Amino acid sequence: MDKHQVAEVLDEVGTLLELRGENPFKCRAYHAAARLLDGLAGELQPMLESGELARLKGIGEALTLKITELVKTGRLAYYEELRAQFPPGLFDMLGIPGLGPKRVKVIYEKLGIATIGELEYACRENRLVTLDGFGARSQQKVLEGIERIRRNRGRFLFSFAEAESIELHRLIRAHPDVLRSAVAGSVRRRKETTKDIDIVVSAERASGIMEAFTKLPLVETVTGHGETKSSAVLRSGIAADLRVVRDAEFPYALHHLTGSKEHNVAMRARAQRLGLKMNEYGLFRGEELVPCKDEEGLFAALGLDFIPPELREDLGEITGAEARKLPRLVERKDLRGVLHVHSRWSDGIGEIEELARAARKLGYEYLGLTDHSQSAGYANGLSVDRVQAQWREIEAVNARLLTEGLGMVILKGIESDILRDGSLDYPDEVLEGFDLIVGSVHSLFGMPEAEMTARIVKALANPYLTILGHPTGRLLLGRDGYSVDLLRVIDAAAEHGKAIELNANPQRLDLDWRFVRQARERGAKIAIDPDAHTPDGLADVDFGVGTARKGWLEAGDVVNSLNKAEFLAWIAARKTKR
DNA sequence: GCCGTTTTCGGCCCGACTGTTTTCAGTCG
Repeated sequence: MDKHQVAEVLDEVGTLLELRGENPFKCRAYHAAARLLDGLAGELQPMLESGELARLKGIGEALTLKITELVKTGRLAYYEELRAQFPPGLFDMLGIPGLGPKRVKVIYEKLGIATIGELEYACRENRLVTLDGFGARSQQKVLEGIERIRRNRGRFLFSFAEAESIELHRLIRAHPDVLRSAVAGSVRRRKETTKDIDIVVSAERASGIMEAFTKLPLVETVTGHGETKSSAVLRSGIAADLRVVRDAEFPYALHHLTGSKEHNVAMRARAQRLGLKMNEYGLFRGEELVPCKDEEGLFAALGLDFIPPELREDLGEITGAEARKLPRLVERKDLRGVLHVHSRWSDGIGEIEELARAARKLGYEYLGLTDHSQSAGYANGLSVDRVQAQWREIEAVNARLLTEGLGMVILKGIESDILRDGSLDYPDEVLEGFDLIVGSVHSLFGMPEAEMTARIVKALANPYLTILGHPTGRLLLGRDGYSVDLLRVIDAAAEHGKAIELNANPQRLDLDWRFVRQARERGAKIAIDPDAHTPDGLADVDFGVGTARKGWLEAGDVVNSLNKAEFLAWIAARKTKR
């Protein structure tokens, strides 16, 4: 069993213990261990043998034994014993807002309900209200929750949530009582998907702002309405929370509501070690407030460098900030080139020249045009003849741009299918003619992991390939990526000096940021690519930059932060290896 | 279940809101 499978089992053990009503700190220990393993670099087996794993904070004697059992045998007797006590449908029920382990347990034990379907039926039959602690309101909320899960599984793409949060923030900020305000939560942290929007506001009086929020035309239903916190579901279907605090409390509240929860827990534990207490209203020594005028001041008061929101996942950022060793995160303006762009030659809708001018307007110096290769019949992929025709057009456009002194050059690229056996989609003499080759898997997604990994590793070893495109093929909220051993892929990319794509399309954001960080640590370069199919699509790069920052990348880790001359030299260096 | 420069036992982050209750448990972030 690999670490992710082990983590999944431990996480479920934690949840099962919650259902059983065990000591919450014991449950937390399992969840924490699962998270720890998920974020681990390297394999479990050697770390177990060397004792390295047992030395990790949060892994003690009991967990070491259980992890060992899982790695060695692929099973865990303790887990199976627990799982036999509860039907699997209870896990789905935990996804309904308002239902936690305690109430799910009651529903199961008193009514014998074990699936969401049965629960829905029971609500309609008015049976939930018979339980202690449940009433008509709870029953109605459960029904609404089930409906919401059915509608959209309760999560939204970052691109959607960001746009909604900007609009909502604009409306709230316009209220005359608002002093300071910000979008917080997972949107501020630039998570790839998000459940809701969090907005935090400071004001001397909260009531007027609360009232105005709940009456916004954008708001469909108000799900909570307190003195300082209100919740609503917007017409677009996404939920939003508004929190109002006094102005002196704003930095603490902004930090608190930005999260992540795990980051906050670790920060409060740090405060406690320093003899302080931290909550959303302040940082306190005894009764006395430690004044901070902004988030920078708050981090400084805890002996830390400022931690950019993207890094706040409790994955080492606090230790990094303490040691003054956080990376200087890449920004959009660091990027000099835009790669992986489709034109009307395959399945895009822009002319080559139009795309080049749009890219220049966004500040880029070079554009890697990469239409689909000949196997991609579905996307009007380029035959060898059409490749050569396209090269002639690129040369003509480049000549025009040069005369104009526009400072933009188009590179002759291709998005070549990686075929079943790991080879690229043209004979070598054609591949030789490209400046840039993005290799992507577009077929046979169902391959077993070992085969898929070998297929991709072989493509990375091909001297003609420049960049591995969307390395898992996932579609967020749509389809899981194909099975592939990403660490082996990353190592192969590092070994052959190839870049791995961070596909910036908001539905992909593939490579995932957790692995972006692994790539950086293992010495593989990243290319932040829009995979644009229209001139407007070039702007998707912004989403990729957010994900890159979440993966701790600096400009130096990103190949398209090289200027034109440097990038051409990087490409040329790859060619000489042929 | 984990952890320890006060501790090997007794802590473990903290508060708002809801719904159902007469004082609070459960959920959520």
